[in-house]
Amino acid sequence: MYGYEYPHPAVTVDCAVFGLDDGDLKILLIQRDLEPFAGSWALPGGFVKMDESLDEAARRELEEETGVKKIYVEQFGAFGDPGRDPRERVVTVAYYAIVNLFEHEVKADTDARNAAWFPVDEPPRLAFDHARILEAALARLQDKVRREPVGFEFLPRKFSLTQLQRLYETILCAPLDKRNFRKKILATGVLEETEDFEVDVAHRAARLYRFDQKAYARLRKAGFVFDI
Amino acid sequence: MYGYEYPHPAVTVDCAVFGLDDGDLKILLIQRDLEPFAGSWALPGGFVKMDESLDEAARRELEEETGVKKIYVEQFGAFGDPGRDPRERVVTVAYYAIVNLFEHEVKADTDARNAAWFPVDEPPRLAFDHARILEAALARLQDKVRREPVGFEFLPRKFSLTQLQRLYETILCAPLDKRNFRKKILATGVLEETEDFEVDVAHRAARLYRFDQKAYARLRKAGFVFDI
DNA sequence: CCAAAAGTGTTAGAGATACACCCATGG
DNA sequence: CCATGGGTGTATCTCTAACACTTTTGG
Repeated sequence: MYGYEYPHPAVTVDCAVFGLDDGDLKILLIQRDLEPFAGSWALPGGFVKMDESLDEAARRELEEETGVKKIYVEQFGAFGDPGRDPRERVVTVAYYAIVNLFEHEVKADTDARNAAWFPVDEPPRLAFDHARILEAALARLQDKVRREPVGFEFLPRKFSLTQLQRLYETILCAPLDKRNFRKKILATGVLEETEDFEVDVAHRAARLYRFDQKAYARLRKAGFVFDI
Repeated sequence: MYGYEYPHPAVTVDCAVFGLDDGDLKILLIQRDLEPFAGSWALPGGFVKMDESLDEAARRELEEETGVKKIYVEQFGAFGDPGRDPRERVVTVAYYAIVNLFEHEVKADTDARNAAWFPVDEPPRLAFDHARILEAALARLQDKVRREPVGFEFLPRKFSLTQLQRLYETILCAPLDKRNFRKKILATGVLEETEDFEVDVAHRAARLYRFDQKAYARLRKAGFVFDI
């Protein structure tokens, strides 16, 4: 069944890196300097090495191309239509990642390549089938954010409830009721109140909260399902 | 960035084929006749050809190895740890499939290979990392079945509400209340009552229903989300 | 004192859950 | 007439949704 006589496509990973910038959901793109699609924007990614896992490849490429480490990364599928790369058969394994723009700085330029953040809802024309991959990544993110507490990955370790609400509203493209949101999110028990408050704001400072991983792990074991 | 100098692993598809057999959720496995893992059971699958998409490869392999066509198939991820195949680097794209055992006959033997159905909760020892893939497939199926009307794929075109309830109970490993289940599933509006009844049963014959695809498509457009 | 956002409770309605008996059919 | 599963309704409770004003702070 298996053997060296079988076809061997190239295998890449591509990452849809999301970040939240002042109430806008952004996607990180790099501008290609080589053909095909030279000059076009594309999702960061690259070839999987023979001795690394797919997850490792995704993290490595992300770090090489954007300088971010230790961020949330999750695989969401493989794309491999023949012809998606005009040169040869390339199967790509797609990941989405969440970057906290408050604490990580993302390199704007790497390897003589231009990198930039674009609003997810109006990205430039993308190379290969990356538009389709981005669409799938966004759908997956929206699904995930409602069913698991990954939204916190976008925010600084301490954040206000309003920041959190804005985040959900932005990602889900839907307004949420302030009182209901606060009740519901606090009722989950995964937020820990801190003694800190916003600083440098021209109005009453909001209390800051922190995601309580231990509490969440405990609740999960007890069958709790996060759901916003 | 891309080029022929880059590594080219082998790429396969593997399918976790689920079927419902008299209240038991079963998984279709084939017994390998070649090394490595000769004699072990494995998920059906094989190499992706250079000119076919991943989905096409999955359907082709499924048909070649089990004789089933036109069944529900969905990709759920890629597995590519180095060493998962002892001979060379092989990245596999994993699919799960749902087979209706009432209307499809599944070949028990193909290509001199033995095929058989096993209960998902006590499969034999599997080749490669297929145990892990099966686990992921099952988790995905359980998720899917609750949020989209794919359960019907397991059943004949016309089925009783009790059959449907058993299906959910089996897949979700949880008992459901009969009256509440019937209320809820009928309230979705995706079931169409037929004029037919069960036959050859030693008790009152149950009315048969059919999944109404058109109604579901209409409801979906209107924002309805299936949820059991 | 003004602007801006923080913070806070209640009510009505919808949906979920829990629960038990009679009916139809075939053997 | 018995065994088997089919079919049905109601009461309670929980969760969701809708909704507006007062407080705090900085400028």
